[in-house]
Amino acid sequence: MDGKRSLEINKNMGDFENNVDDEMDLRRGPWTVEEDFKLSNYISTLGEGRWNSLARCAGLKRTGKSCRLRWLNYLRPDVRRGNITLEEQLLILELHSRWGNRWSKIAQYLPGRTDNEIKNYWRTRVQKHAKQLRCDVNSQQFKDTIRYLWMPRLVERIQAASASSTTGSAAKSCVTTTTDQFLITSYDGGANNNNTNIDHLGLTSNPNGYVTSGTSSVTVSPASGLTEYNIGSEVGQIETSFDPVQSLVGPQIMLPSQNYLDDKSGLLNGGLGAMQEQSYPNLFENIIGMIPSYSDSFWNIGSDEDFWLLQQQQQQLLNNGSF
DNA sequence: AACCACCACAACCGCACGCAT
DNA sequence: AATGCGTGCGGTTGTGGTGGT
Repeated sequence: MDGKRSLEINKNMGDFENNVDDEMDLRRGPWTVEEDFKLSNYISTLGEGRWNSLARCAGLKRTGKSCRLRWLNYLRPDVRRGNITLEEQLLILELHSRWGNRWSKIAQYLPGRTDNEIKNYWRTRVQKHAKQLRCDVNSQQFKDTIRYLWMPRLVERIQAASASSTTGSAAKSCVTTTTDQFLITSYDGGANNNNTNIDHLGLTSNPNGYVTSGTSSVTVSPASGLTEYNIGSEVGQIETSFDPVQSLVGPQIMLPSQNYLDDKSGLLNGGLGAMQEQSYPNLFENIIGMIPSYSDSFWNIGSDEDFWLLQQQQQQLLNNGSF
């Protein structure tokens, strides 16, 4: 029987206890406590692998694939649960900019996180922001927004949290860099909920396509009417693609970490390019070092007057068609 | 209280690949 | 070389929870 049809029938029956495939006698849908116990118990004594036979031997009326997924994404003892931390968000953004939707590869650098979890994070959080900005999530302008706004803002917040934790106030986040493990301890993921102006990525946005972050602002051109410059979606063409930041502020302003942009892959030698050989602390610090700092003058566009100027500049550019 | 929309996450699916036969 | 099986990956869907009206 077709899987989807089977699921639909079972859904209509409204009874998960009877949620089995008629022909194969296989269960679908949410796992019960008893099933979890059976699977965990079996694996703890006999190990993983050969999932189809494992499912049969463990007395589970599930496919091998289903057992494998349940184990890897949920039951495995080293699975980290809870909110994605700031540090993890930063890593996800950076690694995704390099590898795209290679979720399992990205997950390798976030211990305890599964590819499924990262994928869900990307789809529910990051893509939501792209939608709010009316950007295509794969467009260069959205990638630039991530690189020039979100990531610096995340760094700022990580550093702020780290500083506050060392001054004796309630610890929000702490990256331990003295071991080979990338450890994140005692982060209260909900702490920022009190600040209604900053979302989980530290950004606010409005329907006009303006993104603000921290004390600085920059205009991100809305997708409408500007999609024609959306070129070079693949890594390595960044210097030939539209750069909303440079376009707005003009050539007189040097980006603080120009080399970060000069590398064709968007990465520096010895940075993520050599990531395979790096331990997590080094990887994380390299990412931090490559991101333009919010304390740099480039980002100090704090006053309303400056922001108004930026808007005017963008409008001029739009009118002149100089994109 | 009831309804609806949205969100986060768990689970499923199809496909591709590697390996054994 | 062809086939079947197991596994892993990325995309998609279903479900429960939550907040707004």
